[in-house]
Amino acid sequence: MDDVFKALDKSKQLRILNAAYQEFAEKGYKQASTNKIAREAGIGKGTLFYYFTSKEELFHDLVEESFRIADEQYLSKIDFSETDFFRRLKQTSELKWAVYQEQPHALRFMAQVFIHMEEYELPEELTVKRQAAEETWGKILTENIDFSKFREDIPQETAFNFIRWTIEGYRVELEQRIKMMGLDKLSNQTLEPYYDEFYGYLDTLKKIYYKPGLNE
Amino acid sequence: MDDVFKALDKSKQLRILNAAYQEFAEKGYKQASTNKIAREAGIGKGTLFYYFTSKEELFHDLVEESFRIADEQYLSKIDFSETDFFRRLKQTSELKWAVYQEQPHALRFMAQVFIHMEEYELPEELTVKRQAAEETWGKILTENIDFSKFREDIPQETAFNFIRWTIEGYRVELEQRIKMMGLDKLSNQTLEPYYDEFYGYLDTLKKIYYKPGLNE
DNA sequence: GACCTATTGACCACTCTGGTCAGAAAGAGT
DNA sequence: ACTCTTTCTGACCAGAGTGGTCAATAGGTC
Repeated sequence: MDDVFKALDKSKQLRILNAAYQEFAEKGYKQASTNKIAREAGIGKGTLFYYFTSKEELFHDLVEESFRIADEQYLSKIDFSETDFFRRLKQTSELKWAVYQEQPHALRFMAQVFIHMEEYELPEELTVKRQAAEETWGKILTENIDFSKFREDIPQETAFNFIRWTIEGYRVELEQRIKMMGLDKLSNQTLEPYYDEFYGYLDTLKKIYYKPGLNE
Repeated sequence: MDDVFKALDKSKQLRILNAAYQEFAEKGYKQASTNKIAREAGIGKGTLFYYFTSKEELFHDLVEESFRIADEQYLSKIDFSETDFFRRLKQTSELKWAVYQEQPHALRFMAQVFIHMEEYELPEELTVKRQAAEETWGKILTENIDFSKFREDIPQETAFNFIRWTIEGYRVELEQRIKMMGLDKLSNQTLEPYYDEFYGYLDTLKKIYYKPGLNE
């Protein structure tokens, strides 16, 4: 990432980064088109290569940047002293949402890199960072959680997976619904009803998977 | 679809169809490459265009064929007199699996067509078939199901969605795990443990979402 | 041999790719 | 007004890949 690029308006930087995140997340490294990234970002093709010397460099910068964002805006803000599973889940969802509002495709890009890591032959430095990140991500919903609140007639791991899958399924469906609405800009205003829906689902999950009598 | 093609060895037909299903399902119509389909199917490029006159005709034939398969091998075999939700789920999963073993990518292709239908401008005849199919697919897990078995302190629709999402999450994870193993051929033999795991999960879901005392 | 069908890959015109570069545009300093 | 520097651009390049064609084969049957 050029110093030139870092000296730009923050908003222009974000526009370019997001265009790139989206294209790479959607198509993968090889299929992604620098032409489309430039067009989507609203800059000339030459300008893109003025900021980033090559497609590969752009990609590596995105990897690094997305790791940094995940770290600074998400992982480091998680309150690991919260031992209640569902409050942890709520908290991390809110943090993720905050990231999403600024950089809608950064975390999706990162996930894509995680999954297809082996194809990319990243420089060693990034591979190291990635392994550290992978370890941390596994702990987000387990570290210091009081699992004794879970009902005992269902294996803990099964309950954990079921909750994960349910939330993920809801997330996918929500994404679909929102895409259908075709909004340009997602304000907190328009999404308020979805917060309620989501929190309602969390309560239901708690009722299902916690021991009876723990519903404060 | 040419008569020439239909006269081929069944196994050769399947090889070509599956290669095409996979490519289209993965990349969508425009991004799919006829070159890759031919190479993957192990036939010359000229041969592919000898069987199918154009990329578009190939695609339309696949749509038609996948609808036919879904109908004959799946939808029409569902026993709608089964009113128990979980037995219905088990039965339909087994049917889907049977289809998957012959045509691994046919149903995935069909799902892709469903989602991106509007971009494709299919001939009217296929649009009609598609609407009928969409209606039927919505009924698979609801038609003639005895929902009174579900516990009453959770909204029926919520319970239904949670189960759907859990199953779907498991399916995705299973797919991931199997891809990691990198098997060429999935025999019933190697997958036996997964049946048990799946049926175990179904029992757990029943315990969760049915009224207490209904676990025969 | 002749005849027919099945199969092929070199080839075509065309689009798109990542990347370059001469020069336009915009400031800044005088 | 003039110059110097930095920012920005799209026409342009060679190369790869596209859907589709077709003369040339190979193989079987009479």
